[in-house]
Amino acid sequence: MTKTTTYLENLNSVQERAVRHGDGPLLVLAGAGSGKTRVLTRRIAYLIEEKNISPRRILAVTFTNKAAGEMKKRITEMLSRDVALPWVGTFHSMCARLLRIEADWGWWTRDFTIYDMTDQVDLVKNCMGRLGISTTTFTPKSFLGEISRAKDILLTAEDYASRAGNHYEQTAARVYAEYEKGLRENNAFDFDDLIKEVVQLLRREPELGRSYAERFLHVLVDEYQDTSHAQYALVNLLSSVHRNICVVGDDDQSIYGWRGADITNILDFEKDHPDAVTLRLEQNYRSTAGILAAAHDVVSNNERRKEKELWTEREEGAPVRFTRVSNEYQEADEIRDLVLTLVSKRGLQPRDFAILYRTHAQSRVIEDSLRRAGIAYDIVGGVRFYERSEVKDVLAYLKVIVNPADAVSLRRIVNVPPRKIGDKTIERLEEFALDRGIPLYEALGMGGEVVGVGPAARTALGELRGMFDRLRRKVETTPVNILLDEVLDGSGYVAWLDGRRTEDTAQRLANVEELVSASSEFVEMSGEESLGAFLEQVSLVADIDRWEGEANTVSLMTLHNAKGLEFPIVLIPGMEDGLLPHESSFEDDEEMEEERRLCYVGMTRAMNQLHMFSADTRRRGGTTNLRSPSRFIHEIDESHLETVSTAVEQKRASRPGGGYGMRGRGRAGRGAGARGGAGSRGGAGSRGGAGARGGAGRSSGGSRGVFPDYENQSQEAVEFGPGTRVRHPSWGEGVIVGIAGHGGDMVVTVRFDEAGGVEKRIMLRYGKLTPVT
DNA sequence: TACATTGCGATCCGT
DNA sequence: TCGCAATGTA
Repeated sequence: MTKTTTYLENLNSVQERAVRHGDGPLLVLAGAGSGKTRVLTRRIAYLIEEKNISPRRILAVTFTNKAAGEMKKRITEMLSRDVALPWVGTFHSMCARLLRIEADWGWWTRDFTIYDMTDQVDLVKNCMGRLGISTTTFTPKSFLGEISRAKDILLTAEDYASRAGNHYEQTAARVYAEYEKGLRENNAFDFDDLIKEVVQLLRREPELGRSYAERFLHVLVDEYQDTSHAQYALVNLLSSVHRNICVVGDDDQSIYGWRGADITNILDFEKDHPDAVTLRLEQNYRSTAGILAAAHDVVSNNERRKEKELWTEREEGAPVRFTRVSNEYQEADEIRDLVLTLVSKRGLQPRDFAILYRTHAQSRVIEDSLRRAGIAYDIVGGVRFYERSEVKDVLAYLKVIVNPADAVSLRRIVNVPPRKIGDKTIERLEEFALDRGIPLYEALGMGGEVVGVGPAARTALGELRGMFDRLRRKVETTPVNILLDEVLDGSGYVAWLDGRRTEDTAQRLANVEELVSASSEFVEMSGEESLGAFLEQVSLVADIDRWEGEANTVSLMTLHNAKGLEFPIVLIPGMEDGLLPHESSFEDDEEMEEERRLCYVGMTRAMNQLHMFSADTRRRGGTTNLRSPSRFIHEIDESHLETVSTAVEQKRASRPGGGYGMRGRGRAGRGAGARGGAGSRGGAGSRGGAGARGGAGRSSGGSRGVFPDYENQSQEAVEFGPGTRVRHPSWGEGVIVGIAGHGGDMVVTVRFDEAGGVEKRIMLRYGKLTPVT
């Protein structure tokens, strides 16, 4: 029984009690860095090994897919025999799975599509059009917010309508009803629906609900402080028979109120479950005593919290360092200098640093500064890869193949590339489909019967329909990556993209190629070849899921994305009133408390050093605003804080501009060239992965670039240009023949001799190219 | 139907 | 400052 010691090993007494807790509700209040993930995984292993509970009767819900993956990995390592794994996933992935399994019970089929924000906006716009509601007086986004909030608290369109008071709400109610109708017609769910629909299904079909509740002997929920009301209802439903519900969380780290999370869930757990056992994990294993005390100074100003005080056996450590600078450029330079100094003098690695900010917009200036210094960095989030317009276009083709009812996706690509099917044609076709009560997809082949559709359009429609029918016949038998190639070929999408001579063509092609490799990677990694599975994965990945965290790079991300992570050195720029706390929270005490918790989350990510920065002026949009240091800084006791103020007039040397650096060049290029196409978003990239490599070369036209030297983490950059030999993990060795773009968005064309001389365009930021020395 | 120009609006966090 | 949507024109 060596395994018994494995999962009880190195646990403190409270952790052990949590792991060995028997039956009944359990609330684990787990402070930052108190080992809650460890408790959860050990407990699951304990239940399986010691209590002989079948893994399939355990359900564990995590906040991100990444966390789910890690949990599965750790559980596997702990189990002695080769047993199945419990059901571990996010609320959204779990619900999507359940809805596919139980598709026979509802109006949807197992091939349903999941709509992201862009799709939702498209659909709402369409609904508003149908209802004759102008999109200028009320924006589609505001209605979506309203609908989303309603769904989070399980209000159907009818429920919502019955409560609608003013004109705005009454209009929203009409849109909501139409939107729901649209989702059904399209065989689609939005994110909120995934949860709401499962709750409704399990309530509507009591025997089905009962069978799930019977099945799950144990339900465990991580990050319980960030669950919505709908998720709360779901958890209660699934644990209603055996009542073995174990929730883990920290009310001080509830930061998703704006997304429907209800902190009451965790605050009232003991009220909901009077027989609940509550355990407090208060020993912190992460941060120095000084950092912990400073973080506590801040969060203890909140009214609405369960009092707790973390403690640590660690040393006091360095005080929190607060640096006040004059503007964001100086801030970026301070950050750069700090990294450079600590790397060269203290032997720290780039991977030891995290830069955590309130808003994505802050990353640009910092990126520029790091890139120019040759510091390798990796940015999480921003403009998301799967939301780039060319990627969405290609995905829309795939979605239609799987789910032809998906009119939102169909509409998106019906004339992309242009095939002489104009707005008027589509409008008539939609009307026709609506009249006949048939899906838009069906109508594609019936152009001849639609009045006002000319012969050219009719032929084009027929051909499109023919292509989809052909691809649909192959969908069951063809792996997704092969199918994707056929789509790109058959639709003429790549040819069209390639033929356009706009400035960002190369980048767009590179993104499409990246999608192709993502699909191959998916097939390789998961062993799953179905298109539906790929699309589901793509729909539900979060930015942070794509972050590998293994490359030796400085990590840049929002404070929200940093939840659950830790770094030896944490830097928080933008500690200013208006930014953190964000100005939108000034009027509302609850929101202000959430900002404070967000600050607390950021601070408690730090293991050894915490550096905070504020700028006296910051440019936002076109105007420069005066800023003062965050009120949260003032809440930190002086004994834990060391304030540094850099002289206002020094160090302005590296402001971008003058054609050096990506901002300057980008502007010049855009002005001279053609207009960026619809949905084009240059600039900061999205993807996790090995991260942004390469910087703008100094010569004009971007004919040269630099690879930061990762291995030696020195600032020595490896320069490259046409003729440089490089290596790619899948294409082998090759030679650079062309360079386009600039900065992190630089795209190089490489001729791969090992792959028979094929030329590929590869984006540097994806980090797959390494110089051959 | 496709493309260019102009003007407006937004910029907080994200499954 | 920028991107995008609504307009106007070939």
